[in-house]
Amino acid sequence: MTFSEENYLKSIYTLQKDSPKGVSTNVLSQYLVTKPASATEMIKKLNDKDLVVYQPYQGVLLNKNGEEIALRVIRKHRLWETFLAQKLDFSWDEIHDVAEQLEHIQSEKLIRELDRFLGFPKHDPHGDPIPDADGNVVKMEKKRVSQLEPGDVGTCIGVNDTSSSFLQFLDQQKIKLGTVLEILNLQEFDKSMLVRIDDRELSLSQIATEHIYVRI
Amino acid sequence: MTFSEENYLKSIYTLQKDSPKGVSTNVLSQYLVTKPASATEMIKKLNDKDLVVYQPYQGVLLNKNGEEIALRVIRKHRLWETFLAQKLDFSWDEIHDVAEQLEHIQSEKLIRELDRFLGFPKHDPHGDPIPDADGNVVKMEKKRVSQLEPGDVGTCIGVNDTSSSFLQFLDQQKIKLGTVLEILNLQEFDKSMLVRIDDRELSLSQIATEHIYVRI
DNA sequence: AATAAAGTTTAGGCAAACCTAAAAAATATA
DNA sequence: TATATTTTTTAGGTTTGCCTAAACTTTATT
Repeated sequence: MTFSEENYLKSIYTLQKDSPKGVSTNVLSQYLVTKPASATEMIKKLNDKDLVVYQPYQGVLLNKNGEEIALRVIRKHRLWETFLAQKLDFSWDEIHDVAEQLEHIQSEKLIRELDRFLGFPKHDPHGDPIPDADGNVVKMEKKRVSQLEPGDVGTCIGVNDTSSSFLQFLDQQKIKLGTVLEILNLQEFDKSMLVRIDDRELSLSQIATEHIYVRI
Repeated sequence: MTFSEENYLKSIYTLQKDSPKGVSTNVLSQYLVTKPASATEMIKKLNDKDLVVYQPYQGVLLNKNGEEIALRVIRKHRLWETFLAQKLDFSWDEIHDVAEQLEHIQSEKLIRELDRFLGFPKHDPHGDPIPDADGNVVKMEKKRVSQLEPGDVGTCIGVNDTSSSFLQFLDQQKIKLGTVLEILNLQEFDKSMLVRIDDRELSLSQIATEHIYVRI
């Protein structure tokens, strides 16, 4: 299993949630910042290795084998993210790129011990569930704030945008992991929302509400 | 700087201590488990990048630039080894292969924070000094037991052979990091040594004395 | 349904890092 | 010193993963 094959499998895993009929070559290559021709090539290789289901022109999906590998990579990625945030004081926006490299280190023992060292965490710093050693993933009730309705209450478990301007905004508004939000109302004309956090009320734009994830 | 280039620079750094006039293509390729032709190719590439001093047929040495990079890689390698041993309970023989992978992760911040997290260690679990962020290495009075003379006393700081049979032998003899050895005598005919450890005396074969490092 | 547009695949290349086999240089031996 | 041996380099090939451009499918539009 090469570095690149792992990246493709992981990407397909992520993308197939939004395209259950098949991840298109175009979408996949954009996601990985390569060209469609490169994606086709790799898809064919993964197909030959019996890791994906692929019909030319019809997109690609992981099969059982491919999903197993993808989940192992994702497990490593999320454990490393947790390590970086928890032990090395990395902030949300610095975590991803480094975990992207660390996830490819090959060592069963390393990941087992890292898991133990971190206290068998269930979620990474973005709130995403960490698959266990057997590839079981806890499904999470994860929603965007924009999907909530007035009266709903959610706990912030992650974000979708890691631009530093957005992270700075969150900092200013004192929104972090674990922050509890109550939806007070929705403005129809611009889809902005009035929310209560602790004892203050503030208005979040549609863009903001789409980038914040909560557990309800 | 590719993965492979880093490995060559690191290897040259290590080997040039024993071949100060130039590391031969043969030695280098053996050390890296490749073929001489591959080594020549890479040496030429490193030469073009102004990282080594190279005259065809005369071996290769690092120049200032090459040494700087080699030391950065070695710093990472040794910090990761320390992490694995100290935090994840890896044993001596399990450390190397994983650190060999981890040393290539690119992130200034990662290595700075890891250093801090580990408490700015000066030596790795094998007793080798960890270069600081500026590439300064503390020279160590590191000797093989075989280089000592009767009457000398040394503290075990590492080993040279990571085969599990050797590590098991050390375990049985209760020799570990920090163990104090006093040389009682040297048998001329087979170069074995009688040493005192705490209150017991034991005989170490030449092979054993060449594989144990001490600080005197 | 015919055509235009968009998406996908194929064909042919390129760079990195490895390889084998042959040629060339350096070193050792007779 | 001449020859044999060893070491090193060169030449040409392979694999992986990427690329562009052209050909081919599928989907959308008229």
